[in-house]
Amino acid sequence: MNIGQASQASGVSAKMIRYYESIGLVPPADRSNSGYRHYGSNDVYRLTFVRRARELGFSIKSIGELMSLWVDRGRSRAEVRKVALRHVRELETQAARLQEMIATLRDLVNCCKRGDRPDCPIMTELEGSLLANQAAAKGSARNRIF
Amino acid sequence: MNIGQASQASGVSAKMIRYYESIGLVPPADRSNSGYRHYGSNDVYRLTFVRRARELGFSIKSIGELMSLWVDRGRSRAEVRKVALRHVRELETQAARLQEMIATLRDLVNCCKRGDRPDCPIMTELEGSLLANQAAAKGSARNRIF
DNA sequence: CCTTGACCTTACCATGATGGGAAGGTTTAG
DNA sequence: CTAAACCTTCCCATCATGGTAAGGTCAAGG
Repeated sequence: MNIGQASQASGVSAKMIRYYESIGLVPPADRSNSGYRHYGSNDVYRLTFVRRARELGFSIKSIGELMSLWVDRGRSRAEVRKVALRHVRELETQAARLQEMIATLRDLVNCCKRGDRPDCPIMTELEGSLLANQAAAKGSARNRIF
Repeated sequence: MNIGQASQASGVSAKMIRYYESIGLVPPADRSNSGYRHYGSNDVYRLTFVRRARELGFSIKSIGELMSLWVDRGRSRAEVRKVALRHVRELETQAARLQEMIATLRDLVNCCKRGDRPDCPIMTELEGSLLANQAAAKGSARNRIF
């Protein structure tokens, strides 16, 4: 199986397969005489595992940890659980932060909607500054983005 | 006020202040004869706004939109609200995805904990593949990360 | 046998937002 | 006058991914 087929089968782009190999996340693929990479079903399993773990938000480093734990059968279960739990905690922190941002923004937007203020409270703290310096900004920055 | 003071006052690192200027998110600062950047309280307000918006998860591009809307007073309120609402929706999508990942991972971890399976279900789909190819991986990748 | 198109290879560049550091100029306090 | 603390620009690194270019290979059809 060439890299294209392996990519389709695993759902990992060919680009990423080569990248994962280059950083040592997956072992180097066998090569044909002409240098084409060859993959078997084991390789596809592994790539699929990597993809799923990425979809679950594991960093490549964590996935590497999981896969090397796998090698060492004796320690694996408890340690795998440890890595997974650590990741769950990270995700939960992230989720809490997100919820906080959403709540704050919702408040601001509702304030803005009710119209009980002359200026949009989302912007209030900028008042006076942008207008004052607007002229200076015209075309003078090196790489404008808008 | 030099960049160091402006950094402290706004909570934006000096590095980032220069970066924001280079991409045109904030107008170029006045310079002293020797080339030092000078900041006033308006600049500090603006930088503080940028920092808060970043803390709320706005991308720099969105912050740019918000700030350029600000210039055009007539349109601002409705459009600012639109940008903010769009961002809220993005955050909510992200949060939902996060919750899904957390739930999936929690299931796997609980499975693993109960011990009602010989192998850790987190890893089951890798079974057979890593062990088979482990030998090939030894020291052959260009830049190993673990 | 040759061409064509689909595939593969490596190598380089880009993203977004940030940090790090080097090499050199400036300012301020002692 | 000197030392420390500050500033400047420039380059490099991160993380995971995509793009592109220049060139090699393979299979099918004329």
